[in-house]
Amino acid sequence: MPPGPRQRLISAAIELVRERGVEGAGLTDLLERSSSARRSIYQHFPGGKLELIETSTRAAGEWMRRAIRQFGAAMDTSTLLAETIRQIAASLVSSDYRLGCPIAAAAAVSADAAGVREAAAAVFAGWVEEIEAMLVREGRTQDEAHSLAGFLVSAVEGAMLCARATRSTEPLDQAVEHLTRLLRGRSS
Amino acid sequence: MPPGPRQRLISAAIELVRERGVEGAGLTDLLERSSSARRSIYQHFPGGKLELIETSTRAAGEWMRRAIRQFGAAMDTSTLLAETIRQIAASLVSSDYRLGCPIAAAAAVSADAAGVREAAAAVFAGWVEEIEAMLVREGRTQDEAHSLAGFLVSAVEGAMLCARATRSTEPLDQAVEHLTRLLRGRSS
DNA sequence: CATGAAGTAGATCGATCGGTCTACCCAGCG
DNA sequence: CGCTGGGTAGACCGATCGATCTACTTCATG
Repeated sequence: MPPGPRQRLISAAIELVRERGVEGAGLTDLLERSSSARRSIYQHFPGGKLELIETSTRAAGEWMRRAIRQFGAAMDTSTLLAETIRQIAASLVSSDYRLGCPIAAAAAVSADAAGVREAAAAVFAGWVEEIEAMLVREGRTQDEAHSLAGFLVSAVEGAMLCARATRSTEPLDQAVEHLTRLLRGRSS
Repeated sequence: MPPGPRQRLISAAIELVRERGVEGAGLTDLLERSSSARRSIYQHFPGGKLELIETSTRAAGEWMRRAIRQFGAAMDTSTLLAETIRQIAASLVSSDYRLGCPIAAAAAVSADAAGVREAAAAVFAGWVEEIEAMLVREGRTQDEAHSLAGFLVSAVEGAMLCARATRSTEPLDQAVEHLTRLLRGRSS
């Protein structure tokens, strides 16, 4: 059974925000891409565009968190990191560097869209939680794991940003190189 | 002598882009903040808003590059890094997390504003060049220095992004912690 | 069949967008 | 003096923004 308008709107919103950011994502394009009626937005998201984007941000974040958990059960953190970055690089290249991270775009929103920014913050916190648990399972202390997990998330986000700007996977390659070294060298 | 309209426009554009991103920076606010006439934009930047923002991006990047060079002459890379992040944290806190990195905002622009994205890419490349030279001066090989410098830039950008999203300096603190460790441990 | 909720299609709203235009002020200079 | 060009002030343009509204269709349920 095909996805209803609500799901189509969320998917289109994620893609559009990845391409053009929150402010740049217009309703007209959104409706065209999702093949939805204008009214469907306000039927499912009474708060309008910002509520849709907030929901989309949390949905995209939750999807990623599940992926971290799923693959994290089958490999160690440094392998998961390398694999994740490899996927990111592939998606950047295959989209000709048009698609960035939807959470990063939501995080960069202006102050008057507090809900969207808070959604991004919650997603980041969830990712950190997930990776932190992996690191603890691998024998690290709670504090060590928390700090390292937070750094991994922000470093990967930064590498994505720079990769998109320079239209090159080099920042991502550098990130996997140095973060792997950081993960392997258990000095602390 | 007071700065002319051109300089006022550039300063206001940098600030506005830091707050609301490229798409979110409206000309009306820009003119009000810079106390300029609407016509002055097109007098100095015939290409309009995007040319102004492109110029502003390069100006902000050049200012930062000069700061890196200047302070880089007086301290080693890890000290410069810690000092830079400390400044970033201070500016985030003092602006109540409203002001992000203008280059990051320019980097996140949609594909049809290629000039702005290219300006951001050029700025990043300039920063990497500067830090790379520092690292070479400290005895690292060219390849090592290049990769490490690129990673430093993207990691700091990512930490800024996450710090702004979570309204906390924690990501910045984590970045200085782990990047310092990476810089001090000369294993390679 | 009747009812009502969900979805579609599209006109329309006021506000704002970036951009263009005219008119005026004023300092520098012949 | 008059001329010129940067600067200012503000009206104005078409286009687009997010949002609201009506009218029609679809369809499951009573």
